[in-house]
Amino acid sequence: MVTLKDISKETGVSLTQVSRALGGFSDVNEQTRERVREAAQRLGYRPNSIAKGLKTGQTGFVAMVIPSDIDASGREIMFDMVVGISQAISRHGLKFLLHVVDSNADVTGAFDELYYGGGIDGFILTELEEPDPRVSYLKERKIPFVVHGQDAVAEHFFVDLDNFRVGEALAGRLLDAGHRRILFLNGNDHRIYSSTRTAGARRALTDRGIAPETIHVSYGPMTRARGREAAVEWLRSDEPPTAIIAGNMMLARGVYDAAAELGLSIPSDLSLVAHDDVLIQYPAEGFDPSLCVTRSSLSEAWSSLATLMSRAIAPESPEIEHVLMRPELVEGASVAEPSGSASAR
Amino acid sequence: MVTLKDISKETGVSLTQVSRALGGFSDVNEQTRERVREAAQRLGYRPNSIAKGLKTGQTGFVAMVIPSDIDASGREIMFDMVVGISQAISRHGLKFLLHVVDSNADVTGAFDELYYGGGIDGFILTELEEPDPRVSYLKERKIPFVVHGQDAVAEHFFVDLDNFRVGEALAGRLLDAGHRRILFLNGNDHRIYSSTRTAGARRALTDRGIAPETIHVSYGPMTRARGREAAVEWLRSDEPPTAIIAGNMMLARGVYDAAAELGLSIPSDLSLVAHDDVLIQYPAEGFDPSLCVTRSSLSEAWSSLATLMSRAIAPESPEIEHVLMRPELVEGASVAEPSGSASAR
DNA sequence: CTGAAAGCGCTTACAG
DNA sequence: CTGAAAGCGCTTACAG
Repeated sequence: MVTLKDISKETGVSLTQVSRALGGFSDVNEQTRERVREAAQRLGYRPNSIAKGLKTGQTGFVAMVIPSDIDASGREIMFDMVVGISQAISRHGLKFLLHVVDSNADVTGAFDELYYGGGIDGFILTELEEPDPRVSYLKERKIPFVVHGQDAVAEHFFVDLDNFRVGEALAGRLLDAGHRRILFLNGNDHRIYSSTRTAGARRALTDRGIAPETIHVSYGPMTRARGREAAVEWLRSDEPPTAIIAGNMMLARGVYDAAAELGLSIPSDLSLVAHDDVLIQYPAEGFDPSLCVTRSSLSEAWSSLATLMSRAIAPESPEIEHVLMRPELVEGASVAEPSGSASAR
Repeated sequence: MVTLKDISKETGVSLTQVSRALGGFSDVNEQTRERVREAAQRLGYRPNSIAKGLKTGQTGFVAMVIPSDIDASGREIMFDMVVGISQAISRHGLKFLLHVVDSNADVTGAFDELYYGGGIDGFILTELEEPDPRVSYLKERKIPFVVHGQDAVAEHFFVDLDNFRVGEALAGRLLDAGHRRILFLNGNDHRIYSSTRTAGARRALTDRGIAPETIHVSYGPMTRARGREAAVEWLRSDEPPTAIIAGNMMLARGVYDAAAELGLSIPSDLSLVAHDDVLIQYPAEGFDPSLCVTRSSLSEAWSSLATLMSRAIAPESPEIEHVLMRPELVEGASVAEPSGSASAR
């Protein structure tokens, strides 16, 4: 293992100057810096982040703590999250650590252990609930953390999709096309983003002076299976919806399945809009007819998350920052006017 | 942050003795040790593993490096692996780090960075290919690593299921029931475990003096969808199999789907055996009729992996160890004699 | 059984 | 622009 001392010996430059030369400090003679750099390169020097961590209190490790007992639908999305976050974190020169605990109850204990004893600089929280005990725990102890998602107070670093706008835009798109019986396949009801999207959809209604019952909101897991089942159930009811809002691309897939099953064609018999997180496995391109969506890339969200994280762990307890990502409305061929008694209730 | 120095001041015991008392060394007066322990507890002391790491060269961090471009079927299993491994590692007092790189090519670079500069003690490798460049890379540099799975040479720490026995036992079970037209739904053909299982099945044949064509091996992803499709295809062919071997529970599910679709009943029309990794999402209990399986818990494999890892990173470059897990044959109601011309070719 | 001392590899005031 | 020195929190010979 090559150390600064080795480079110092090799070049005859003092340890102090070697450190400063490599650290990019301005008060080093350019010639000295070059000699040091060359030697570092030649010897294959790699800075020891452990030693640096001991001295500065910053190791560059950030962690995410998850319980092992996540349900099946959570698992599917969780891996994508982990991969996306890990990549984004690496690109910011930090290192990402995934730590699994046996149950939800052990999460806060793991925070303590990793932060005070494990050289972890800060934590990433996702899938926030309200109220979330993790948030208050970390806040009390002034342990740096960044959240994907938000809660009502949100006095902390967070990145989130503007879910209100998502609900508003998707509902608005259908209402403006003339639909007055709409089914909204939303996420689980204890998730904050679900209620925020519902609120956005409600706003679209009140802005247009349309009755609240126009949109029926159904909460549940955002899977293809549920999309199909819920769509079939409602489309077979006495007053079937003329349009559906799907919370993500998996639900939208399920709705296409249901339409095929019931012999309904999109958009003439049924209009559909959805939100697209731009996940590789569920590309928007796969839909025929093309799907009208609000779009916001999750991987961009991870990138923002990493940026905020590097700010959050800065030594001089920094100003809290937020990023609210605005979805883009992308037109598609999946929306038409309601057939028949279109504009009627 | 509470340090040994604080405890030393609090108790009047020297720093050296405080360290030794907490470290569990025998040459410390029991009374002294108690006083130190009590103070540590009271002050909320947490050993700083960064400092310890700098001194001893051991941080207790072990890492797994994965490329971000894993395919869909790989993702599904990968998350379970990560969770299982992470848990097992934690239970051994080590800390697990998942590091994602953009492509396969970056994996070895990440090894260097994490080992020489990042305070990582060792690596976990899974999903081995043959030959696997990661193995030679780590071996050359004498970087500690432990493998789940094995290759032909295997001059390194590894844990693996005895896949030869799996193939042998499953094929043997069906052959002994009288089946002579067997379809083996195996894993991807570039995986070592797939070919090892095939070899085991071949051995079952030769041991009984039965012709090799008796078992047809089909390679592919081990998903429910493929299980269904492949089973339907073969069951509809001119000479349909009277029994099927499924490489895992997902494939077995698919075969049950296929049987239901074709109106075949298990075991009277079709016998089925499978290998069960004891994954929570794919429980063996869900099958009706109950499934005859070879069983070996993956979580036990992770536990062994963690044990080996703690040995592999020991300072005095230790003896290489292997664990080959023996599957258990669990009977079920999914196997019967072939109907009609049972014992004929 | 105990404690003073050196040192892991780095950073950073401080004094030239 | 440069270098000697202290110190981050721990471990571990070494000498009592």
